[in-house]
Amino acid sequence: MPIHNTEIADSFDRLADLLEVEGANPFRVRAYRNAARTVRGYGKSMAELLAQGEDLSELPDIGKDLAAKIRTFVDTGKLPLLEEVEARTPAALSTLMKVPGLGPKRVKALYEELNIRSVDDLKRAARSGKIRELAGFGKKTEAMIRQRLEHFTGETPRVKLIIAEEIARPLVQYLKQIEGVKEVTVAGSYRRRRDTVGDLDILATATRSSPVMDRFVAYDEVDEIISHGKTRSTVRLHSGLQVDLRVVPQVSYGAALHYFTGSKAHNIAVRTLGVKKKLKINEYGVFKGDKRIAGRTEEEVYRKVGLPWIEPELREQRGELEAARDGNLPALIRQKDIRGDLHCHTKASDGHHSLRQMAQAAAERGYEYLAISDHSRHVTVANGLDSKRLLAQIGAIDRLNEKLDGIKVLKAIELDILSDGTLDLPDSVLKKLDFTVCSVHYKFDLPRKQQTERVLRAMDNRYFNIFAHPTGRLINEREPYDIDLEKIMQAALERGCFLELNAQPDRLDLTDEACKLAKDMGLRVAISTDAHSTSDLDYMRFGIDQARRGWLEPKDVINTQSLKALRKLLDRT
DNA sequence: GCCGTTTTCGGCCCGACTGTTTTCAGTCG
Repeated sequence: MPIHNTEIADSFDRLADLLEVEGANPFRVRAYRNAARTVRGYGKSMAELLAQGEDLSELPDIGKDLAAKIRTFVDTGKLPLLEEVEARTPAALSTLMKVPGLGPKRVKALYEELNIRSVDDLKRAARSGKIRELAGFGKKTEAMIRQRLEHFTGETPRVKLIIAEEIARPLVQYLKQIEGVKEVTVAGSYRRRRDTVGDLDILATATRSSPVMDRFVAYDEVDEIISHGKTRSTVRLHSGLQVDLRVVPQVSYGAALHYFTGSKAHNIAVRTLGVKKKLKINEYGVFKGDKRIAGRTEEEVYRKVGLPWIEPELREQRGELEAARDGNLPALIRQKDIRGDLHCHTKASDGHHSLRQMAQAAAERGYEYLAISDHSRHVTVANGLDSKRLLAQIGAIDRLNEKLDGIKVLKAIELDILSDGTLDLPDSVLKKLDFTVCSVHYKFDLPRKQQTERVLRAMDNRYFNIFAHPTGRLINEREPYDIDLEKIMQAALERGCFLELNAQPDRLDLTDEACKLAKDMGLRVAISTDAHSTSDLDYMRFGIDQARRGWLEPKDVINTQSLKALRKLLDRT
């Protein structure tokens, strides 16, 4: 089994946790965490890079030592240092570190003083009242641990962006109505438009902060007040989502927005640039000595470290600072660049609206074209079309196009890729279409090699155009199937096929990282909503979000092209 | 453990809140 990047990253993170408990040099600990982030977020697999003879120490935050450790891990499946550390420090202490309120020092004390080496040990100790007797602990800390353990599952749940929006919207409205409040902005990973968010980070400006805080913690949906300070408070809502509110004066808005938007790694890097220029950057501004020299806007903050403003979606410490320094920031795609949607369904299969209704809805959104791509026959649960029904639909689209003005309906199909790599309908029918959208709906559990070859074989058919939702993941519900995306991308590039970024908020498949990989390889993608109703067409914005996180520009996306140019791109014959 | 238009050694972001403390350590983001 090839080693996945996540396995390497998880091991580095666990190692960092245990070293931290052992009291290792904090900067060494951070080095492991930084490396974990680089590996986790890298589009290509470390195993693949090594096989290609690449020097991993060229990657950011990976030096000679960690490059060697990754090589050992890939070759042997083992990280000897981790095994060494686990021999003297229980591995589960890394889990205990994830209990909110417990960090390395407390975990170390609990382990050394009370021999607590698991979550169950901790629960028992918290109930028995032993924890309060430890130096540095007390009654309140013990009660806090007991309470946090009730909700503790071992991993921090992340909610889908669309759900976070539903939770944030009324809360922002509520905060805006508080007297003295000027701006309310949801920052954090929400503003960076990550596909999921772990919490909501809300920034507000106000003349006086205390009254805002008092109203915030009194919000109807608050389940637990975790902290309640003058300028910062944290609560957990009934939905389980944690919300931080930070209030700053208006002159600090830009600096605070930058700080609260993150990512943490990006912030640290920007602050480090400041240090080199003898500047101190915090959430109140940019300071030269005691004097604030910037902070009202984010632009000011970046300018003081010699950089142009960087779009929030790029702030992941994935090379955006270097690109900004060198004047190479991408001109990210925007919703208005999209000229049409290339994947949607009608009542003919499992959609809710008719051909005409879908076409009208697309026209209302200013599109020049809309492709109808109902399911093919193999997807029986979705009432997939056989050849006869597809031919009938083709006729219906031709007749509709004669009546429509300003928008062109394209004839397509979401064609099932069967497990042996053949396509679900004969070429004699497919050739009557404008193009095909091909996807996997069954046999998700094939081994990586087989799954990859299945799609490669399908791609050999000249009527294969766009590979839809390429990993099949459903966020928080279904893991992606095992497939070599890089190989698929390379094959698509060679054959003139494209990959879809499916904009359904449950899918967002390709991921941001995969989009970046495609871009780096020179492969363009289609951003499509897979709409099953007219209102689903609005999911396009979620696709745009992820495309932007993947550094995509209009030229990297095929449905920013005119109909004429698009037809040319989709013609393989 | 990483990194270098000051450095191959000596740095490594910065502040708020809480609880247990008589001035600060731990945690978090």
